[in-house]
Amino acid sequence: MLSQAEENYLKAILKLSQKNGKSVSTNAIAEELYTKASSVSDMMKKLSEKSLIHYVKYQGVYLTEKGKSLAVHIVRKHRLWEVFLVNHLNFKWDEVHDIAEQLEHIKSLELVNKLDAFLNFPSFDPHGDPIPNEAGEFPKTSAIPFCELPVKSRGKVVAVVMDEPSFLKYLDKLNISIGAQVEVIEVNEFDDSFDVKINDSQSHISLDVAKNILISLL
Amino acid sequence: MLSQAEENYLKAILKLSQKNGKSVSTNAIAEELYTKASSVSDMMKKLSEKSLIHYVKYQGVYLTEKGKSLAVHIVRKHRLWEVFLVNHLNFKWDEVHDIAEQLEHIKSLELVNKLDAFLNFPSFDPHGDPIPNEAGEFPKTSAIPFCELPVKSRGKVVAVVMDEPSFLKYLDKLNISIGAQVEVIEVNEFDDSFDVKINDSQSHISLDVAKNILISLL
DNA sequence: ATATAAATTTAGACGTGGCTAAAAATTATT
DNA sequence: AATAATTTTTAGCCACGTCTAAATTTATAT
Repeated sequence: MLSQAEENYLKAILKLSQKNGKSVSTNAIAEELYTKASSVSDMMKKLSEKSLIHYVKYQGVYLTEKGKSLAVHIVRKHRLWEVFLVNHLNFKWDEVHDIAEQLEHIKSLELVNKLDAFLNFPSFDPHGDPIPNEAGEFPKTSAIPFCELPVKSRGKVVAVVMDEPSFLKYLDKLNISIGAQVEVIEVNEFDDSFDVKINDSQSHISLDVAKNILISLL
Repeated sequence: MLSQAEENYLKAILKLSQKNGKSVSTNAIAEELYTKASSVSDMMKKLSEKSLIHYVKYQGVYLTEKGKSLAVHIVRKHRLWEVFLVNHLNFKWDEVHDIAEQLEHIKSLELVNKLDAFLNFPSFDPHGDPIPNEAGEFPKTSAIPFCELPVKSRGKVVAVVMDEPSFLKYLDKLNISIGAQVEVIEVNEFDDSFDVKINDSQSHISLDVAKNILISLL
């Protein structure tokens, strides 16, 4: 049985290895978990002994099949609970992260699968992030960052990359939500900002914002 | 912020003081939590420093107002989650205890109250146990143990006292559920058992079972 | 009332998961 | 290739929550 700390480390390693390359550095994990590199080193030994990661001193780590499967299952739980919180308990999409961080550690396979069924086997969470199924498979999506959407082509918002509440609230203000129709009207080279259309009304977003919104072409 | 261990101690003290007298002994707590008296002593010091219990060495403990309020809130969470698990996720009443033991430690006032609203502010959990409201007040009920139901008077099952899965499954076998109509036909003095009617069909239960079923007179 | 039994507390230990400071290995720089 | 800078690990410490064994207090019985 894994402790919450161990689970959080696995999740962090999965997240970092999905973003960057396969091998994850001690420092990167420490930063992700707001802890110290020395603490990470200690934990790497333990996870390695449990065959959840491959660990070579000074060379970074990556998940074993077993470790990856466990990490994916934690992500699954996190995202399913987020769907529950937003769709059934009327939380806003910027309010659910911390609660889901707690709920993801509840241990009961039965519970996860019954929750999944109750929610109608959703494929994406309220932020558009893919929810792995019971077998650990992610739904596949073809999405590009908003900032790479060609001028004049239309797209649909399918996901956001960050889930910081402040960013999500800002998107609310801009009327940008999952499913919104968007189009780039013009790129402003001098400050890397975009003139855009959100659901037919004109707006303006910065590169930083555009980078964190995923679009599917229409 | 309380740890899960601290919360479990508060809950145990509340439970024991509701059952027996006000002051709860170290040994009783140890037994309730399947731990050792020495561990309890250590924890009593800590809870006492936090003003959650009144503690005089060798004299037992009882909850302060603050401690009681926290303990009641944990019970509230536990029972609300049980309602969710049974009514919405289709768990059986004998399957929910261990999961609710985990869920009761999720920290978010907002979550509890939204869950409460989602469930329509239930007054009793699937075992018939009263659910305190947000203010910590329990719904009042007048129920008596089945074994004290006078012969020939009819009653309705409103709660069970134990929630061990084996006991609950046995009740399922006997067709005894919350709301069932019951009547004592005859008391068998020699083995303290009862000939009873459950929803109009005749049955037979032991004193041990009868003690753990609460009845409201019709 | 005093000896014995039972309950409770203290002392000292352990595992987990965190920290700081120092040492060691790796990577970058000149 | 040698030195400097960075990254990572080790060593030693701390708080939490648990335990066993020993000491202490309270309750019980003769």
